[in-house]
Amino acid sequence: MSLILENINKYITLSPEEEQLFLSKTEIRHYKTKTIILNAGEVCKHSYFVNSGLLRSFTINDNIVEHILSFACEGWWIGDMYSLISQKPGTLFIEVLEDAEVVLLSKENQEQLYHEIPKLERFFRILTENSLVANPERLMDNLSLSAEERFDKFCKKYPTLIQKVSQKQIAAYIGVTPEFLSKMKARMLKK
Amino acid sequence: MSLILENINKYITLSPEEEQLFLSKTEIRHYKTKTIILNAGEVCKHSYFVNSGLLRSFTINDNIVEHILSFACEGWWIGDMYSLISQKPGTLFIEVLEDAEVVLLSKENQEQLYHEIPKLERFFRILTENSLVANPERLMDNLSLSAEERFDKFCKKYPTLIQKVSQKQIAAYIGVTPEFLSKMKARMLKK
DNA sequence: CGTCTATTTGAATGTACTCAAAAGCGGTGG
DNA sequence: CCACCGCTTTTGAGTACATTCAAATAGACG
Repeated sequence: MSLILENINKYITLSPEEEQLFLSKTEIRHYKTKTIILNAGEVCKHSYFVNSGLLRSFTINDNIVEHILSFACEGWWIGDMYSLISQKPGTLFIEVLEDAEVVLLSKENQEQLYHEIPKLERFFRILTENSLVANPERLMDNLSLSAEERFDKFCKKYPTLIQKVSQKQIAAYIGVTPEFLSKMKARMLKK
Repeated sequence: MSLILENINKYITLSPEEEQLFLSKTEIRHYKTKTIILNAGEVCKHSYFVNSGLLRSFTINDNIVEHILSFACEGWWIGDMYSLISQKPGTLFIEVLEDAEVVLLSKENQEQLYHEIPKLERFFRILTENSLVANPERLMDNLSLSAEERFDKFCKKYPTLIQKVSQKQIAAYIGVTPEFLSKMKARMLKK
């Protein structure tokens, strides 16, 4: 079965017909590494579900420094929630870090599906709630933990990502410079 | 009309009967300054809507430092979304900073209301989406802005709060020590 | 193989914190 | 009503954490 249906069936149960209807509203695309699939300033029109490969969402500030909001590998959703919900230009870039197969679900199709398969409201509500929970936790971590503790936490929380993601990207996620992360790792090894 | 109905009617339209039904499921309580209405480790059973006064939600880390997730004054909702959704013990404290009148809506009553007045699903979905938008923005601000910029942004975003909230609380919100915020303000005045 | 980017290392700098002490301010009780 | 207590705010000196800039090294990819 497709990965996205497995993902949905963790939370709700779809009949074979509903599964087909759902899939018919999605589109599969293949992207090469370094492709920007959403630019800051654009309106986000899709939710993206990653079948394979690796994506990231990030912002660029006035000093041209990148900060990563989230990574998404196999089985993860990604998008610019603000822009997707409000249909206004967003602030996030979404970029492919590793050749990826992605399932696209447009906002319109998602709304249609809510009418055709009301159960899906429940599924997407749970998704929304999950990120609603994750965000404040990360915010509080950034306020109260040292760089070293944030790095530790990242390693424990996303062991699979450490293998795939470059150190520079991890630095942009935990909020330090790549140079500092390098020194910090060296220091931590000595212990 | 009550403040909470005004708040709801910004997004959806309730009939007088629905309004009465809604209110009948809520409870009004008065709290004195310094009351802790939710402790970390407890399960959050209510959403709180502030009619008057001032509340804050915050965490305490291992070094006994407080970090504020949100303030809530007149017309704002507050709660521990994680705990409320999962019904597991949460990490947030909710405290009264200024004598307050608060409307309590229990999770059970909220669920019941979803069945009795389906429109309310829409209202609470919008509330949820709003915080879903606000959280990543603040996270990215904390990663990419200096303390001075974060303070500036806080002042511009919440002009009414600056009057009411002590400097110590603002420091705990933007993520600096009270001493540093004091020095920073002095420095900023010189310009 | 050469080029481009990521990583490491070092020195100098800056931002924010800690600790300590003094000054200000608000509320409470006598 | 005012004196005192507790808490907030200010100020200063010393320190720690993280950044910047620069240069060398290592890896990845066509």
